[in-house]
Amino acid sequence: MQLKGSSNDAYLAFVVSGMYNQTVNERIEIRPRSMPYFSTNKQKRSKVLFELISKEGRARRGVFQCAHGPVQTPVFMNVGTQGAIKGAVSAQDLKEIGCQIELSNTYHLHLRPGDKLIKELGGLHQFMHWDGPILTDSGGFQVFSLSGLRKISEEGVTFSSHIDGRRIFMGPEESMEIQANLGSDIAMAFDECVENPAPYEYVKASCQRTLRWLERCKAEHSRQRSLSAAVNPQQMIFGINQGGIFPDLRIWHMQETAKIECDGYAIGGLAVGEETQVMYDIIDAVEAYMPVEKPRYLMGVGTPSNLIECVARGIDFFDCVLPARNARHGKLYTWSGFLNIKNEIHKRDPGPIDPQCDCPVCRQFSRAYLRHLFASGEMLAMRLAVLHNLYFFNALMSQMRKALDEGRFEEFRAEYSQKLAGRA
RNA sequence: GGAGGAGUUCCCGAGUGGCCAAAGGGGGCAGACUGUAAAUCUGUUGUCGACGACUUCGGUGGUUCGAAUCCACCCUCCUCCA
Repeated sequence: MQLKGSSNDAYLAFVVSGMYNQTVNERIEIRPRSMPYFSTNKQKRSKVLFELISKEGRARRGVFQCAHGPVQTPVFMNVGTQGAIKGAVSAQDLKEIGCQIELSNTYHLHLRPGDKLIKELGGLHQFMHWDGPILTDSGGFQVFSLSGLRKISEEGVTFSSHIDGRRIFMGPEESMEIQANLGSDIAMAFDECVENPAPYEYVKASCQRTLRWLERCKAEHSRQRSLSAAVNPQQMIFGINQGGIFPDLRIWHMQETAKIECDGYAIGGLAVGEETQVMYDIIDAVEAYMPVEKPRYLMGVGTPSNLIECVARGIDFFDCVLPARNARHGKLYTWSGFLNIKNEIHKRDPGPIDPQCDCPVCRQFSRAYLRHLFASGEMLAMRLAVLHNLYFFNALMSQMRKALDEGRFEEFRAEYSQKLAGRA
């Protein structure tokens, strides 16, 4: 197991070796509920949850304790919406590509196979055979992405299922109950991810409603956690900041959200159409109002240079479908930019995707072979491409953590922020 | 040897006198994608000194103001009969 700059991720190697030693018959929770990772004592717990190890400028290096293990931050969460990373990547593969924490989706898993079924089968960890931390998104993004299929009210959102058209209702309570059934380590509050641009008055009213929803989420979250049948009694909850591209709304909403005690706080509703600089400006505005002692999660972001720029702005958690989706479409990331492996230029190239990459794909396969697999429509093409891209994103974060540990993050940022935005 | 059918741009295949550089599909080439309704979507695919010009629909010649489309001959392929 080789992780670029993995000296600070020794625990990963440990987890991976444990994973390899597992046999099919041992398909059980690796960390039983009876052996919590941290103390359940409430006071003690709130202190140890997020440890800020160091800072460089606004960039933060930390460790976040989840029920299924620690997460070294800043971190990129690998997205497996329906309990699987698209592109035929299993939880076992995630270990090999350096994934620390996986993200799945409330709305999608509720629709299929159903959260109650997953609870019946022992929770999402057991279901997908992933023993590391899981964050579940609340369905708030689907309020945005399925805009043609839903109706919002104070109570919640009525969706027309994108699968069969049947009407389903999801409000704060429903979302929290589903996430409790899934048993994720981190549950996200149910919010409305507002499109950009949207009228000021609409965004304001939406933010006020999202605040009311957060109160309801908190209440239901506590209730679910205390149930004797709770899948994960240590599940945490993150609140979400909204406010479109209006700094004053963003700041006001962040201040109000921070008043509601959560285990972490997220910035949502960005990278949904606005200019990149606008996104950075919003983060600059909001960051100052985010509790220092809690992890910050920038939802749905982003490109490699976005990640570097946002770590520089004090963000700890990220997630994005981009590396996986782009991989499936042939766009691969390298330490000198990106390339489209389907392009003719790679037709007879015997070299790896990226000579600087230690991933299993770069160690074994040529660009020419990858291009051939894409041209032939082989599913191995997607699998290898996704493995590479996710490895790259995880390695990028690992490199940033290393740079932070060594006090040379700004140096790293100067070298790579622009470089990674360009073509290989 | 006789009878019938067919040859269209990289491939398959529409088109049977002007609105045809020629539908559609495939393939090729390129682009997009940011809490995943995405193995999706978009553009492009004769040449050039490019809002125009030139060359193209098996070949040659002809009819016509005008031909991928009509006529003659030739070439190639397919089917059936000897």
